Amino acid sequence: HLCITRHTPRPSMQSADRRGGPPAPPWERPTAACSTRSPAFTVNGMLGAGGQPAGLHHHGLRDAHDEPHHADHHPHPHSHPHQQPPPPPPPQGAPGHPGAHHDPHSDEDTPTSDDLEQFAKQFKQRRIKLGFTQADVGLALGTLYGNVFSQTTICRFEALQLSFKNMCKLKPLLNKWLEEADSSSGSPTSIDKIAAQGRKRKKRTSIEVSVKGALESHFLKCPKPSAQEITSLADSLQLEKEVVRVWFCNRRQKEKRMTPPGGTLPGAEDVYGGSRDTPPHHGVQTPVQ
DNA sequence: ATGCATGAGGG
DNA sequence: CCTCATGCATA
Repeated sequence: HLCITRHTPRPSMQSADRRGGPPAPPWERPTAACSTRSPAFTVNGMLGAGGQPAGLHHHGLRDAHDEPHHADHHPHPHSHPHQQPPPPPPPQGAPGHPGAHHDPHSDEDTPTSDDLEQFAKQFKQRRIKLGFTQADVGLALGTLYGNVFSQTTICRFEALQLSFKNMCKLKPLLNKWLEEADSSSGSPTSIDKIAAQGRKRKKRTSIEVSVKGALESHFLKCPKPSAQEITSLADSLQLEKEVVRVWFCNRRQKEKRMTPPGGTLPGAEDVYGGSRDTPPHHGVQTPVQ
């Protein structure tokens, strides 16, 4: 029945649609995940992603990230007060491909942070004008390609709350949806959900604000506590160790988003790799004002 | 819009 | 255990 309904409900803003009822297992495990394929050696980039990964997930490299000790200096007329994600990796290397190329507009090749920001904005605006909710888009992507995404992901994309790499990966997909959407080719494709596997999800533990503050403090001092530190910290805060561990993982991820939280104050470059690895990289930069 | 969680992939 | 991409459940 409904595949891509245009928002049946009122023209109001979005709302979380309730999974309506029937015995429809709400979870889907889109067996897809993939990311970069082909073992490229370049830093990262190649997000052509035209092909679809539906099917097996594979993924290629883990982070090979950034880390340019930004050597930026020049009086730059920045448009906005923004920040930087990792360095726009210029891949390009199609062997045997003559150039060709294209407008500096749509997608193709690695976009810059500004490109992404602009795209996200435009995307959101169009989406709303067309009367779609974030959830609608996520579902549509599934029918359009094969990857379904949740409202959460679309929301984070629009808010630039994903990692640079992740943003790049999603942009082409959303861009395509945009084209489809306004060209209104209403041929809804069928979606099939692969049902899920039942796994019990742990109830979300709510951490008290005061406790969160304590965690934040520790994070500033040491973003990567050892297992033992986590254990004792958990003990002192009366939280499960796992909860604390996950909290740190999530906190670190936040730092890597395009729109970082708080802000790394100047002068306080993070000093990761306290005792263990010495990651030659990590890119968090400019403090937010 | 977000907080905590799961899982694949890699050590 | 970590990182990353994602998302259920909530706020």
